[in-house]
Amino acid sequence: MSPSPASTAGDPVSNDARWRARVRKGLLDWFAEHARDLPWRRDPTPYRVWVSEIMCQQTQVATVVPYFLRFLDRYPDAAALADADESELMRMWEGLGYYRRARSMHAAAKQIVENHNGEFPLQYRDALALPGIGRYTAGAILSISSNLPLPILEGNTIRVFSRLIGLRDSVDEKASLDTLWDFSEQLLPRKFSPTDRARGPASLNQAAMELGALVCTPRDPKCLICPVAKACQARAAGLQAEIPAKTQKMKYEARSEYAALVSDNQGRWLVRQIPPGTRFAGMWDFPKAGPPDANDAEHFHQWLTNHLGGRIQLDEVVKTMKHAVTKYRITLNVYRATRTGGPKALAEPWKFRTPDQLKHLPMSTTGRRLLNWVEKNQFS
DNA sequence: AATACGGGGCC
DNA sequence: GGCCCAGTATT
Repeated sequence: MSPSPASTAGDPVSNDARWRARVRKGLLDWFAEHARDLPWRRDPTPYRVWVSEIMCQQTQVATVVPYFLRFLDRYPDAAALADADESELMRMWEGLGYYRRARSMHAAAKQIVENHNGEFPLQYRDALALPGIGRYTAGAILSISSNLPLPILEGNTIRVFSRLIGLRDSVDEKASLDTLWDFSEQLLPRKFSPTDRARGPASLNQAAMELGALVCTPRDPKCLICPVAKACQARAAGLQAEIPAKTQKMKYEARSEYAALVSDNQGRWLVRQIPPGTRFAGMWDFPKAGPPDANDAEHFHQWLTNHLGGRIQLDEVVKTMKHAVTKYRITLNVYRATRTGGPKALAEPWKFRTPDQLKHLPMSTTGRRLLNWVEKNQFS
């Protein structure tokens, strides 16, 4: 059930339909004029839109563009992605974060080759069944690439739609999201030619998101240039700054972590490939630990000794790095360290690698930043 | 229903 | 430092 706009009178159902038609037209006309020139819009095949949608999850469009171009160049279709070397794939994804997205895409590409003849499936249920594809992403890929009438709901449209319908309830509540999904569905074009992308779901869904990104922004929404301001219920009530309402606040957590720089006598650094099944699996990093493995420097020293064997000495702190990610506010304390005893051979999975070798291997962002700092300072 | 995911831009 | 970003999977 969609809320009835407060300003309409008479039969609420037909007025709702008329109101939605005005909103729909406003969005489509505006999008035809103001759509950004994004690479996946030039040739919106299902595969290309799939890649763009996965990369855009929890990531701003501007950040995605260079990753998208490199990715499509290296993996032009599902078959190429299915055959991708895992380490190279993670290197391509390095810096985007949420690395499970890349692993899920890899697995999904193999399923597409195996079960769908190498073509991204155009049935909603089939798309939804692929790893890493949920309700939003399935609807987005199929509507944008193939103009299928499927609703979407994500960060932008939660905000745009809740303002349009004047939703006062918190968008943290399931009932609110159900209302917004309903509205998203009702806003889709009712009659359109399957080949008419400009007036169909392909444009409507992108228009709503684009409006959220460029006009109906979280702070300081630009109502004066908004193509649907006259239909907007939040605007009519002067509540555009209060909607969408939230009840839960993010709880940030300060955290200290520790890393060690250990070199051999050939300009190589002690690193390891993170074992499977853990965070950063498959990526390379310096010896690094945080709570609960390393709660302080002494604890970290113990962790190092347990992992490396032999005798390790933590020397001075040579660098501290701040790193903000998800809910954590991390201070990484980087120690110079020396390996003073124990067997000559390193225990698995520890290796010595040169900066040149590490250039081609996937690393966490902090690992890469640390390596760049080490190189710049001619550390050895 | 709540939480993990481990990057980055913007104010 | 807080908030948000073309969310999904897991518990």
